[in-house]
Amino acid sequence: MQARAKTTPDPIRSALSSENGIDFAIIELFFFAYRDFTSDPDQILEQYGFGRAHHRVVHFVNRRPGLTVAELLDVLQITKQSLARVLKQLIDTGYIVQVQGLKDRRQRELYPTAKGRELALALATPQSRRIAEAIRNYGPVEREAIEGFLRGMVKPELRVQVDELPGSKSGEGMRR
Amino acid sequence: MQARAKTTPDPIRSALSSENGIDFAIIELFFFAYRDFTSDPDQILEQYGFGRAHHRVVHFVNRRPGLTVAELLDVLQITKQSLARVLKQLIDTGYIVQVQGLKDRRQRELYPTAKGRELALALATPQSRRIAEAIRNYGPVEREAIEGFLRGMVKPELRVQVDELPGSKSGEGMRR
DNA sequence: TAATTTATGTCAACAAGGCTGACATAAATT
DNA sequence: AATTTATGTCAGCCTTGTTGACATAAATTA
Repeated sequence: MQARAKTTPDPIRSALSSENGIDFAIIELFFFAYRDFTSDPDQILEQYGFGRAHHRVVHFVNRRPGLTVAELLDVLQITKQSLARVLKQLIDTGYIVQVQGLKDRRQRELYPTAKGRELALALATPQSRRIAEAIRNYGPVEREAIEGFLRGMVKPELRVQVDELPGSKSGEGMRR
Repeated sequence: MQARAKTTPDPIRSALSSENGIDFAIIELFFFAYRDFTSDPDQILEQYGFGRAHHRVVHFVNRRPGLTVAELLDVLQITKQSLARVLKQLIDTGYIVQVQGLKDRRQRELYPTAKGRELALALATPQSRRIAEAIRNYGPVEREAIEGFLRGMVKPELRVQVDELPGSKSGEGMRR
């Protein structure tokens, strides 16, 4: 048997399977699902010359008008430099406005404009449509399970972020 | 009433809600869930000096050993230039090997090495753990609904990609 | 009241990873 | 033999995220 050059390691020909107790089914479904979930708004964003970072900002500012820069940073878990670039573009182009805080004049409360609201809806519509289609054959019990699963996927210490959004079940997040 | 300078549009102070028929509950849960789902492997990847793109490549090469470059491009829906950079790193560092195709000598079949397999498992383990925790209180019926939902989120024309993976229900994807 | 802390903003540089276009070689197909 | 295909390479650009540093105004604390 010919000795193999040691610089080229052996190929493994067997497929990695769930035998190791890994839930590849859901891992992969989740990956593909999210990929396609984001592809809908991506195409719309492109028309505006924006990207996902813009979408996230527009989304959360619409869902929580008046949230401060710091709050947005916390929700998005990004740095202020990252945010600043995108936020500036959205402000300069009229999708978001900043209002100095009344209680704390250092703060900048962020609000959507009418066109900002329009954009948020335009981006959310195909997403919602895809979801509706995906749960079309399920009832309230299954819906509950799906939401519970997704909620369970969120780090416990960050679940408050979900609760702080309006209409959320666990917080009725009107904490402003 | 004081006329407002036209250069600053009006802030909308009301929160965007589900009244427009948009399913913000699942939209947001999905965003946060995926964010945290990827954060586990991200930390491991960092130790290897790799990123998400590497993870995806290692993952699918392990799940479908022998898949060609073109097949991987199709699964990942990225350009060959994008893939080339990451693939080269994984090959150069010994996680993946290329084998010239027997039937078509132009092709390059991609296989994991032992360390490539190890890496794939290391990355999938915390993901699987998070999933297990999120579905802990659910039974087979709910699990079915969750998988069905995720599957339904995938573009119909791309669902074959899920089916082509080993252990998948709808395809028993051993099509190599 | 002064010192310290905090909210926001800016500058700068770098990284990861995705894209487009162009070109090349070897192998397969027509 | 001509054409097409699989892969690979070069190059440049873009988006979005990071780090570090510094600044100003406002709030809080000593």
